[in-house]
Amino acid sequence: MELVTTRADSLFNDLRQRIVEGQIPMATKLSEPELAAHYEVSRSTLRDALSRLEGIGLLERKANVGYRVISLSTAQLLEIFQVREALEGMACRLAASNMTPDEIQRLRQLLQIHQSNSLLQQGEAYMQQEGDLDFHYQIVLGSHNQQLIRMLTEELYYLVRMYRYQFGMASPRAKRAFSEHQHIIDAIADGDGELAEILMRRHIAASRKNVEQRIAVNATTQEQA
Amino acid sequence: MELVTTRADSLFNDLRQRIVEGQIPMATKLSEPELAAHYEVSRSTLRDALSRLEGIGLLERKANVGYRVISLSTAQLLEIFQVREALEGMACRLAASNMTPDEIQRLRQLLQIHQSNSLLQQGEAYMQQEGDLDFHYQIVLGSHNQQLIRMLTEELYYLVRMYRYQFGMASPRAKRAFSEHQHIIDAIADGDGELAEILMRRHIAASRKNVEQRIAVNATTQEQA
DNA sequence: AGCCATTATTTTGTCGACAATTTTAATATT
DNA sequence: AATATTAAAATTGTCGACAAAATAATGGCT
Repeated sequence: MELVTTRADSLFNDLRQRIVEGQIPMATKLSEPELAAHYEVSRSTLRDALSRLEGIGLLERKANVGYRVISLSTAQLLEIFQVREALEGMACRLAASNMTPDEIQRLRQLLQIHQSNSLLQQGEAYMQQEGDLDFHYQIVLGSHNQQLIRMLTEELYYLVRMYRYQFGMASPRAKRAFSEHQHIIDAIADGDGELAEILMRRHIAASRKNVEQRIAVNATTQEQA
Repeated sequence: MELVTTRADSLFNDLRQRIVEGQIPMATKLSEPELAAHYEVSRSTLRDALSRLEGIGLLERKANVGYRVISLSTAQLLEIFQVREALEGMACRLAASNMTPDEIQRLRQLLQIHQSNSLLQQGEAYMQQEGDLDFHYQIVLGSHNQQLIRMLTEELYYLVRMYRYQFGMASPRAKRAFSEHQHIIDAIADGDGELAEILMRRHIAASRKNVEQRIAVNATTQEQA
């Protein structure tokens, strides 16, 4: 993607990964002197990286207090699903108009790979999750809408991955998801943007409801404990 | 909104306004030494502000080269309309479920003020434009979805305002827009999220088509010149 | 003259230090 | 013992300076 050149760049990438993967837990207050010492860079360089992490929504900043890793509640996870439903629905509609035959071809291949992979390594829910995001990623790119692409791939998807890593919501809907993906591709290939959007919105809404249910169950069992 | 405290904060706010209003033209390369001297701050403070401006999408940065004001083409303006259609459509749907009676009341008052204002100062297209954005702004807040609110009010709306200032696309649809706004409020008040979303999407799509047409006309007249 | 290589100059990236603010600790008071 | 006040420590905000990189200028060559 973007070539890493400066110290701040690689720091940005490294911290981003550590935050997404939860090695730096949510809501952690970041100490600039401590982090700078750990990475053996000056505070200027560190702060450059930190402000960029704030820009993509992974950090919050309070004047005269400092940076803190965001802390996502389950309520906010559901909010993210609603945003995704809107944005990816539109992306799908646009993809039906704008994807090249070549892009559609590659999308089909991607789905086949995921399918065969999931048959082999059943239970590897993690792989399925990343694959799922790949699929969505390709459609978003296929929208050819730079604003849309930026919002999703450079901001929202980091939050999504952060959730998946830290809450480990492995979907039990894998099989159904594949079938839904298939139908979405077909609609895109037909150039039927309206249908493609509807199918994508349903697909994401179904995931949201699934998570919603799981949260409700969790809350219940925790009450009993 | 957020209280200004640090030098970098006020710099951020001032530069943001100057960029949005076009006092610093699109695509301008920013010289850090020059800007720092002009504002009488150190480069550290300036860079803090600049990186935040990058975060909200008003500046672009290239490693070892520096910051540059973004440059929006008319094609990208249309892209923004598509994103708004998706996001504000969803915001409207959510607003129908989540707005309090108080918020709906204030929204109605807002529309009345705009209507009487526009009757008095006809031709003041600029006022209408800002009023229009206010209306949309209130609905977005009414969604009570923090992610959605952030994306629109802290990022996309700056681009929208930047366009309006610099391209001065005064809408000739003012009268129709008022009527559309009225219907949207009614749907929200009825708690009919599905209808509210459809109406908002049509409303924004109509604006987009309007701009699209104008661009086509402009292109034609320029060919003739 | 036009183009390429080399040198100067400017600009960005990075560093360490001090000032202003916040947070923590200690002390006094009820 | 708990709270309020004050003092100490640590943290963030800001500054100026140097190093590395990119841009501009100079000079040599065909």
